[in-house]
Amino acid sequence: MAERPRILRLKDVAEHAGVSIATASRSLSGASGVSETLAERVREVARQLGYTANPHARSLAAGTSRSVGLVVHEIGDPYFTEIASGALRVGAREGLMVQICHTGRDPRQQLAQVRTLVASRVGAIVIAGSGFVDARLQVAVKAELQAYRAAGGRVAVIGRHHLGVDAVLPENAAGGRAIAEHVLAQGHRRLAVVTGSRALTTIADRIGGVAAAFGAAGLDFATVPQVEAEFTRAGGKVAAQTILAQHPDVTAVLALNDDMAIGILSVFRSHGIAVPGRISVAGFDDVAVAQDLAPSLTTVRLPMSEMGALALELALKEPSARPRRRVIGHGLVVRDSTAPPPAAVASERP
Amino acid sequence: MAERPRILRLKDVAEHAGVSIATASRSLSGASGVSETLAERVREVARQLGYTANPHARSLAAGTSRSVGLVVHEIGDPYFTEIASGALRVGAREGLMVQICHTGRDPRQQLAQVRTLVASRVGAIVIAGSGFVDARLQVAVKAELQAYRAAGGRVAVIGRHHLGVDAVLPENAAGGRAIAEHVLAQGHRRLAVVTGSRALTTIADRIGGVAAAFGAAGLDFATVPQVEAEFTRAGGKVAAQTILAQHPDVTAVLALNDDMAIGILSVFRSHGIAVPGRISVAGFDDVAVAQDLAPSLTTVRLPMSEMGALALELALKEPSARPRRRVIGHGLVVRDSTAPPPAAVASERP
DNA sequence: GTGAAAGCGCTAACAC
DNA sequence: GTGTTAGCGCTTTCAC
Repeated sequence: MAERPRILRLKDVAEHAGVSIATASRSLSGASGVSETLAERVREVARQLGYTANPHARSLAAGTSRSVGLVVHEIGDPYFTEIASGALRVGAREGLMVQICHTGRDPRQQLAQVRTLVASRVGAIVIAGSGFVDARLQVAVKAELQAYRAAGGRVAVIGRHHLGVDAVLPENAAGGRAIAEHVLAQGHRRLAVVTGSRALTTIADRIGGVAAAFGAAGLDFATVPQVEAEFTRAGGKVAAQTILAQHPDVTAVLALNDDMAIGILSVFRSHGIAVPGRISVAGFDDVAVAQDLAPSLTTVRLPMSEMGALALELALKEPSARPRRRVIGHGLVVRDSTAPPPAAVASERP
Repeated sequence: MAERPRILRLKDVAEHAGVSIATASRSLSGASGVSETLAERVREVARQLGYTANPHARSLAAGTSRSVGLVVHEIGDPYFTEIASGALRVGAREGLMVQICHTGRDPRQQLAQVRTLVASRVGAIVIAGSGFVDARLQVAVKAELQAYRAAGGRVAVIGRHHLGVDAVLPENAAGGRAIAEHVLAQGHRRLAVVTGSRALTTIADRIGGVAAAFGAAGLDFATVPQVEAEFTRAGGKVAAQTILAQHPDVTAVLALNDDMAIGILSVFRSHGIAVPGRISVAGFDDVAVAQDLAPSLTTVRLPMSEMGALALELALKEPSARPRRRVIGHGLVVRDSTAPPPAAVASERP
């Protein structure tokens, strides 16, 4: 009768190698206190057997795990996909498992995810999703993270949060200003800004940058229509329809992320609206496809992958007395989707 | 002196609620055997305290965890991103944590990831990455999964593997045939096929379908140039350069995934080559951006998100005596990137 | 340098 | 219904 196969335990390896389970443990975890020859023999046995340690038992016993948490708003969003790939790269390099959690931009979900991560004793937590403008939305998360850090956990965030931890700070405001100055310099005066929820610091900062450009140019930003929708391609499509219906005379649309810009381009194309002939469109982030669209997208470049990598590296470093800040420069990438507005006569209402 | 904050344990909750730790455990895990009033009181205490159970301890004790594993080749690849989003949706619905692992299309990595997942006693494993044509590359994985299943684990795969488990099977061959028939019907006779590694069943099947279309049309597929590169946008760009250099007279390019097609379109655009005016380009998968490109991409639609959801659902079901198979239909999506070839005179070599 | 044994925080028999 | 207790598989003192 065939033996019911079972998942190997450290004990099995120890027995096969003829050593105690303590020695086996030390050999496999690379701890000192075992002669190198013995350790290598044990490792060879483990390899032969195809043994992999149970990470749960391991982290229960050790009180810490070889994994880190990455909290994003939306995995399908290319912004987060690229951040995740950077973090994953660092994780792989350090032999860490990266547990990706998503919140759907819901503060309650964020708290739940952070709690799960804390409870599972991950070695570090990187919060990649934007912070919320209203600090009160994150008090619970902040408390949770403080306890976690007090217990030895490490935390880093990407973007402006009210969390008092190491942060990777993309130049959202400066980028917003740069893209707005670009279209303003091209002569556009009737713009629309397409945004996601203003409750997020990322979006608030980008809007602030756009407003600053208007102020610097002596223009009144208050007159610029702001269309808010989901911060996704689908949201961009909805916003484009709104603009067409309510602000048909705009000559440039500033979308606060590339995903929305892609949705806007799509709607404009299906309506036969020439970009940039009749309306210019700009994005933000410079996701990979931005350069492959037609027209290719003028946008603000943020090195997402490096941001993800840097955030995890910060989190893995020894904690410092005061929170570290790493400002990430932006780059204006002018492509084909923006151009000077059509001559005044061309923009008459029908 | 401030008490050093510590992470809460079940014992803390039990003490606060004035019950035994067993009762607390039962209350929180929703097990029967506790009066509803008491259970609710315990839950309320846990909520007040902000307690979250340590999943490691939980799965070590229970021998199974509330998490499942998803093995993909590449997270940055939109094909897998969409599959993951489907699986994540099901996971969230079932209260499961989805651990995403990536292999970079390396069979050794795949084995390592599966081992980690097995060792951590995930409740189910979904292998979303394509299988390998050479069954020997997966014997180790197969053995690992058999032991896992014998120990009660559940497995499902997406695509053709040699693993003998429940499978979600996209119609890769039929899709390849459909897209090839489409361009053939448009009158194209000088085609090129752009592929990723033929060691993958997904790619081999798609090529097989294309070959079948040629056979059915009485044409010789052996004369069609096949350009192999990385199965990514960057690979597509490389392939496009190759085609331009070595097969300048082709009138249609069949890329075996959309990501490559996007890279090809990008190179053609920068070379001023009209699509579909001079060369038609088709993709495969119908990723979200395919419709937003210009020209919008003719492709074969596969419902990736549903495939991911379905695969996890299969894995979560009670095991059946023989492997289940769920064939996923494809759809030909004709958009703007394909059209009849230019008149013969227009395709003369320079 | 190696082994024995005490937990890590929880679940699941098993008693009451 | 509720409490007691023996592990789950591992790491880590502590002896030897």
